[in-house]
Amino acid sequence: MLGTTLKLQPELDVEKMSVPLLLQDKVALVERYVAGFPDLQRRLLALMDSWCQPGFDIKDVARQYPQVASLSLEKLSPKVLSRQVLRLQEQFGMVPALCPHAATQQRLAALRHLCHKRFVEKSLSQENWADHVQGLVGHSPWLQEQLSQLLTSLGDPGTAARCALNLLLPEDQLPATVAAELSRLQLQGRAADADSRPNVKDMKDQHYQLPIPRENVYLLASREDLARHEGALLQPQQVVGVDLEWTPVFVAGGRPRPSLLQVAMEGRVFLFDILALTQPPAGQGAQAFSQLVAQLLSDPSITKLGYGMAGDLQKLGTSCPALAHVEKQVLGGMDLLLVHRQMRVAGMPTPGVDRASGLRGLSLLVQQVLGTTLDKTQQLSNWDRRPLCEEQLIYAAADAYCLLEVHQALCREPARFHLSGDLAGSQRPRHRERPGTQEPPGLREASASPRQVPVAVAEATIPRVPARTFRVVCDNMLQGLARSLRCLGVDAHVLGSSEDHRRAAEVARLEGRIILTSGQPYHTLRAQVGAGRCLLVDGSLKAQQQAKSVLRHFNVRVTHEDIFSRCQACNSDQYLKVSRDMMKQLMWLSSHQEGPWTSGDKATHSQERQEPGPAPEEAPGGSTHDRPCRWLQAADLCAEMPDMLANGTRLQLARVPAGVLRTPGLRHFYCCTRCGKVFWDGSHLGRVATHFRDVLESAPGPCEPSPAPSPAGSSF
DNA sequence: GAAACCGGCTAGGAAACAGT
DNA sequence: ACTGTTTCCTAGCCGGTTTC
Repeated sequence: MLGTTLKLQPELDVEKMSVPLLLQDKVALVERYVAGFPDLQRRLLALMDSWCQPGFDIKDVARQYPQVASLSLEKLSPKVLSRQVLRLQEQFGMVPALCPHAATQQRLAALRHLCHKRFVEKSLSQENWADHVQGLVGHSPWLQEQLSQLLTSLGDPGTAARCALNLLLPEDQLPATVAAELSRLQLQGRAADADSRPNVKDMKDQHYQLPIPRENVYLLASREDLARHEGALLQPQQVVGVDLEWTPVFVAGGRPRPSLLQVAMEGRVFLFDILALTQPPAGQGAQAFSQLVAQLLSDPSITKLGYGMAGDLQKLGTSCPALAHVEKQVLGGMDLLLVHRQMRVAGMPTPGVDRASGLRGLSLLVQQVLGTTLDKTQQLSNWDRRPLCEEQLIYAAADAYCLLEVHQALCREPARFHLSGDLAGSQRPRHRERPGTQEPPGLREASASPRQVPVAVAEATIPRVPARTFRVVCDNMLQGLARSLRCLGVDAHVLGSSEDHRRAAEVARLEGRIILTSGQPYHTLRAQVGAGRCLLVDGSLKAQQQAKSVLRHFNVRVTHEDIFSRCQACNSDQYLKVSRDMMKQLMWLSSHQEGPWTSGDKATHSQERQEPGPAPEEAPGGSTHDRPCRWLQAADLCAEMPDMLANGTRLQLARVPAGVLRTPGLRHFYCCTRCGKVFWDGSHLGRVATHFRDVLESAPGPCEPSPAPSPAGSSF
């Protein structure tokens, strides 16, 4: 910081200054340090790129800086580091050749991703996969070797051999089993990927089928084509489905450009070949195309249906400057993505049809509304290829046409999908409800009814579980849920932000916990621990609503004694009870301590500390809750520090407002033995009891909520 | 009237999710 | 894999209220 302020950078060694900061994940600081010094930027990039070399171990660097505390080496994995390097390369305006290793690492990450899509998700056809992979691997021997290993680890030797043959991978880099299989294939002369797509026709029949004849799908690639169909396209009062296709780019910085614009209307689909129509960019074809599209989008009498339409239209501007910001000129647009969200908020009751089915986005909507799924195997295909293959044309037409059919179904039976008759009203963006405002009825219903198991069924078939014995592990996105559950006495472990989701399965197995997740890994986790041990939590709900859902789902019994029986901050259920007088002493001592206690002080105070407060059975009836705790004893405190427990935990005395000590009727405090947080019976107790009233009422405990919470703000 | 506290608001980071 | 958007969570700020 000092070097940056005094502009001493040219005098200092950029490596020695940057490396400790990089090891602590303080890239932003390093960026500021080299800002305005192109030579230093170049050297920094070269250094970081060298860390992306195959086989490089960042721990070797860390060992040279033993004085650096709080290392963040996980942020310096080749994948993360290469992303940073390429970002900086673009930001500094340096040539890509300066970062060869980072670029290679990025290509390897893309290869892994594509192999996952092809061999694990199976959502990518062999041709499309090979198309992308060929472009990524190029002639790099190292990437060819990595690909060979990936293929061997993900598929059987036969599949790996066929891919190696099609991609012309060098035989000497293949594992022995794959090489043997390859030789066998070559001998048999069966290079074709015969069984890579088994029963293609049968698979396709299960998917949404374009319900119009093939000849009603028109490819428009010239000005004449546009003129021929302009009348039909601009027919007033009609409803059209709009979609866009572009070729995905798997390397950072590559701006994808749209290739095909689909407009579907009753009985036919028009496919605009954007590549052909916008060549040359200022030509008559481009002008006619942009005029027609602008006219279509800005006509309020034509309803334009899309799914995430704004994003699609934004991209149009990159191919056709005349259509830049066209998304702001749309009149009569209806985004079914927003309608879909409204359906989710209202709690689509259809069992088994939600994210748990593995579908998402438009595919999920089509499944929920039309009962069939969209075939997405052409989604990541090469849309820049000309001519487009038949499968691509059918896929593109179906993707736009299904919007029309979904819209018709929703208009026909809005109530079936928990929508009002006014679909346009359903697509208003959802605002965060302010505390105290009434929740919409749909939201209340959603929160009261768990998504996967109806309440009545759950209560009838699942035995009641006391909150204190219910143990869960939450993913990092559900921190709010974990805090709410701890509030109610549930043992809730939260994964760290850097921990992999697989850790959840490990914790669940070792500690007998239920997994709560809001993310994609739900399917993997459920497969690992079993369906009944893993719950997909609706991330769109607020934490307290999520908590109620979980409790109802697992039929958890919460009593008033459970409230705050566990520390919200650290999940510990071990408290030390401290009398008000003792707390006064501790706070006084902690605010007056200047280093270790003197021997005189120690003698005086240790005498005072011999009286830890009344024994539990002597406790006056001021406390409303009987928490699992014991009275603070002298032995619990550290001899040298008045605010430290013998186990090394520092009590958070500074966070206790002085006024609380004078609150009438407040006689005890509770200190968490793990994190040192101090709690007392205050207004928060009443608030929580109120928030979870409906959950508590379903399981009344022997103890009623505090009738008169203390007026001062409090930690409980 | 000053200080402390509380609750609402907001910006920013992180993660999920939508598209290809 | 990427980009762009949305959402949640947290920290910090600010104004109103409470306490002394």
